[in-house]
Amino acid sequence: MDATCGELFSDDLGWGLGTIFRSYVAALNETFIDLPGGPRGFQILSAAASGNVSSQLALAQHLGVDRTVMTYLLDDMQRAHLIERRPDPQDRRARRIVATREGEERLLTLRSRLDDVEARLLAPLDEPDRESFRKMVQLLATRIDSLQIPLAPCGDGSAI
Amino acid sequence: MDATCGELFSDDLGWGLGTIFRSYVAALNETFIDLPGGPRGFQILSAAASGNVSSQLALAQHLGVDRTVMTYLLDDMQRAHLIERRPDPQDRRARRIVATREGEERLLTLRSRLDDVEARLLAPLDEPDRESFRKMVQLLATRIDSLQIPLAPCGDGSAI
DNA sequence: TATTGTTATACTCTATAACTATA
DNA sequence: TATAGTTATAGAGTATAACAATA
Repeated sequence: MDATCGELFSDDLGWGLGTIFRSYVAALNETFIDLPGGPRGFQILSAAASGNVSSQLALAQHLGVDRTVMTYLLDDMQRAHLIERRPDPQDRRARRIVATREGEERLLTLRSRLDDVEARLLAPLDEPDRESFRKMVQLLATRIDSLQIPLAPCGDGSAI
Repeated sequence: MDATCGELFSDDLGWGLGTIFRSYVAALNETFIDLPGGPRGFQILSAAASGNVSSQLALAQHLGVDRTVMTYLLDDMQRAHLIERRPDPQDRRARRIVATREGEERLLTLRSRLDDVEARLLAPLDEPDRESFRKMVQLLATRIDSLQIPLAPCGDGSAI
């Protein structure tokens, strides 16, 4: 007998987001299996290539990881000659993170692999909906990101 | 100096999904702080109350957790008198998971708290977009869930 | 005194393996 | 022989604390 769950709680936004996110991450783990740090390695490399990473801490917060974890991730990526740490002349405590030439070249093929994964993820939607979905995700994420404290009501200064 | 990241890679779907998901989970962890298992405890309770949980394994797969983890979660929820394990008469290896009376009552208040969190999450969208977003999330999650192997191309039988 | 980055340590979460009982 | 569930163990991932360098 097939022990299907039938209709359990598929109308739950949390279940939907969780299912999408888990599958997306699992697919990215396969796709970026040869990259130090996996999917997070890609995000780090992408950010480094943009030339806008003023410090490890800022990057860590943007990615939602601890600064100590960022140290380990950057160690691995530096060993793989994908990124470099450069002391910020304005603040010699901080390290600017930049992509090496090799890192930038690597990024090109990684991006095309990412495009494939995202195309498969969004395949059930028609083209206009795909664009709407991306727009909505960006809007929601940007608003949340700018709040720092996730989903906290205004005036609530408590940490997570 | 404010070490802002400016525009790093906010056009990345992965970053958007990750940011939304992390914030959503963090908010749910606060909201369900007093519930065994936190957000997953809620999902288990919600499924149990639906009366459609034919086995612990089916529930575990639906939630994307290992069956051993499900054992621990159910232990905690049973100790809190929220759910019961009932041997399935059709297959005495399996346990049907049902909510107790206390669990069903608890679920009512938990649902209203969840509604508050989701309302805050989706606040940046106008009402029609909120409904569209929910619909798209459900569609994508359902399609992925039915594939079992996340985002695998057709004909690829390899496990994750 | 506060902040960035590093390192060592401890903790949490999850998966693996072995087992019992059912099919 | 294969599957559902449990338990103990091991592993991966993460956070905590202490430190040096700089602001």
